Amino acid sequence: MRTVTLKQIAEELNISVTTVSKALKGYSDVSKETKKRVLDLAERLDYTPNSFAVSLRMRQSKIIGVIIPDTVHYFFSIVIKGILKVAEQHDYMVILMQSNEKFELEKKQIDLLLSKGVDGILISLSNNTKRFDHLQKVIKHDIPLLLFDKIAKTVNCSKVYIDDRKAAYDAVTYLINKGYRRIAHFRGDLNPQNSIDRFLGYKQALLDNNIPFDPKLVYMCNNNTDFDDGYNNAKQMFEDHGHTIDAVFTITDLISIGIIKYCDDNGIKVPDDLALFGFSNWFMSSVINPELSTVEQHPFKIGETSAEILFDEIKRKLNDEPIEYKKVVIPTELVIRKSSEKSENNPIKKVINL
Amino acid sequence: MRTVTLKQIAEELNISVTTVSKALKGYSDVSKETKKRVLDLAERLDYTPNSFAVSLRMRQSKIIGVIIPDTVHYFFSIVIKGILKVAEQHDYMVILMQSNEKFELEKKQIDLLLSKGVDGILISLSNNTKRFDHLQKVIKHDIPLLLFDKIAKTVNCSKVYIDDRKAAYDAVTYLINKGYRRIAHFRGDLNPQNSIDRFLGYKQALLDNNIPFDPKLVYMCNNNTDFDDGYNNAKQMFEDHGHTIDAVFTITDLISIGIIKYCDDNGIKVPDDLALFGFSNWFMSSVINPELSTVEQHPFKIGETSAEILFDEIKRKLNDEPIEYKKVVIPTELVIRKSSEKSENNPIKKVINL
DNA sequence: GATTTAACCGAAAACGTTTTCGATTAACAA
DNA sequence: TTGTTAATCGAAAACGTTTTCGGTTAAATC
Repeated sequence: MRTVTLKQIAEELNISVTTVSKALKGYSDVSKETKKRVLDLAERLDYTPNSFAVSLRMRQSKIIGVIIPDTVHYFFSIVIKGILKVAEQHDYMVILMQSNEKFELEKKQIDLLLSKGVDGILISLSNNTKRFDHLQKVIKHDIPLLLFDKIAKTVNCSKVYIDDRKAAYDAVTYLINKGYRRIAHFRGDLNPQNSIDRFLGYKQALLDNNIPFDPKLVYMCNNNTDFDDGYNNAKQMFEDHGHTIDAVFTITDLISIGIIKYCDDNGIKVPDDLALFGFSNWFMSSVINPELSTVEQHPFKIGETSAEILFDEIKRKLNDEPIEYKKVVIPTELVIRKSSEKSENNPIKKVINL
Repeated sequence: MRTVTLKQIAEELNISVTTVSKALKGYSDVSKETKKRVLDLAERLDYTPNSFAVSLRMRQSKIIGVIIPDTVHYFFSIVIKGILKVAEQHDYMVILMQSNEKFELEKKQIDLLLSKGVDGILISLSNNTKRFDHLQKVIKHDIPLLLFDKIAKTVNCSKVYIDDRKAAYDAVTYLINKGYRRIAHFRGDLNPQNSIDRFLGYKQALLDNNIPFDPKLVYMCNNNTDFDDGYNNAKQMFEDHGHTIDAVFTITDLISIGIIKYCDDNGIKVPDDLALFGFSNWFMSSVINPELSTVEQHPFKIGETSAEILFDEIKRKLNDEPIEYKKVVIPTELVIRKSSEKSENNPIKKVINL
């Protein structure tokens, strides 16, 4: 099946390619009659413009690129959903790539997207990205760029993210207000800014409530694709501190789940013996027993907003309008479920001396 | 920053565009010396071919399209990961679209992908797709097409899927061999073939083991994004049959999870009072208490295999080699966890009269 | 009748490649 | 000298659009 071109329509109707093109695009210097003839034939032949030719001529691909660390993440899969929705509304298509948390791959993928002539790029940085030349290259090519979630503060472009520090602060403050005092933190790796910020929020909440910060209560989790880290660190924590810990605030829900697992296996009751507070509101957190209190990040909103801003920049660039980079902080919310709610008849006993 | 073209390199070196192109592509009729000059300058100017022009000329986009019902599914997110991996190995990019289980949208997206000139299309059909003209259109355009997971048997193209019927049969047979006799089935909607096949496998397993099939033990779940369906149907089941049911085989893990929730809320012990067997091995199934027995579908393998076959067809088409459509059945496996393993001191009591 | 105006159309250039085919030169053989 | 061969290069066409600009008619105006 040979694809039909303007030329074929033109020959069929004995008019020029120019006129056919104009008719299809609604130019005013085409008579009503010829316009109708063209439209009818185009319809009949199921004409679709060759997008390579259009892109070449118009210097536009109508494609944006999206790079994320991993598709297999509840959070990112929802972000993608948000992006796809907005892209479709703008008649755009989305090329998806995953960096697998590797800097080199991320860099290569940026080059691929640039060579493909995408009109814009959305990216959430890998945990191992510490240099940003590849992002600067995008900017130098004058391709709209937006960082979301895992961002780099020093790169000059629009950004969409959450206030990790405040969210963590709120969560820990909530625990404190509930009466928990000896609150541990299972933190993430050092690299992504998020884990640093969440740690800082945790620390600040303690200090603001006159609870001394104890580094011995901070445990490091570096793997975030499995719950073993939470499990093993829970074991370690009980070895280190016995049953003196009131609550744990974890960098992510998965870690909390690992702790729940450990508690299940060892007859420790959540939340009566140990309260838990996670982060990200993974799907399973509403499903596990006890249901997990957590921080809602609104990933769909993050995806939507990021895409909206990017398309706005693309449009402005086309119209030679000035672009000012936006920094949007998506508000987070605490989702209170059972894991942080000690039962009435078993109030918090352990209150350490302040 | 103006992007650099062959023409610019040619002018700089006072040679023709032709020669520059040939030098870059390693043609033999370019002298060693000029070749070196071209390569050096191209390197220095960071030349990258304009992909629109290349695509126009070569009639190849180096892009494949992928349509899935929903990105926010553990299963699909892993399939995507598999596809992306293989695509990258083949120097291909992936345009991702989600149909949101809507036929009209799926159809429109096919048109969009065709108009974009993708070199091939991978698709898992929406639950509401009952006509296949849009797929026939792809075939008529001579664009390699592959259906995976949710397939249409009547469409003449390659397919990658699992044997739902056999997997269900195996799961239910396992339950029977474990001593469970009165086994209910929470099935899915009528539309996707998968849910029919799983139901048929369930039925066959009963019959082959001389257990009468009782339609009253089959409950219909139509929503598969939430666990309410499992929860509510569990309630209904206990109202209908009291505690006479041994086990439930569910169309998907999520439904089992809903049942677990209901049991949790009503003091019913899983698996001692009721055994459960799910389908798909969602991440959370290894996390929930009790851990859920289920069927592993190997989504990564499905993604990989689908992409491999598609790229093979694309290659063959380029070389004018004959293409024979493949139907690959990815083997499934039972994942036995606690939800189907009644404890020793609480053996199965209820054995109905055969 | 001459001139302006409006309506309609098409030639041609441009976007940046790839590839065919012929041209040119130099070296070599007859 | 003529003819052959190998090595190197470039003109030009083609891929399918979009858009500028000028041309041709016919109607309207003076």
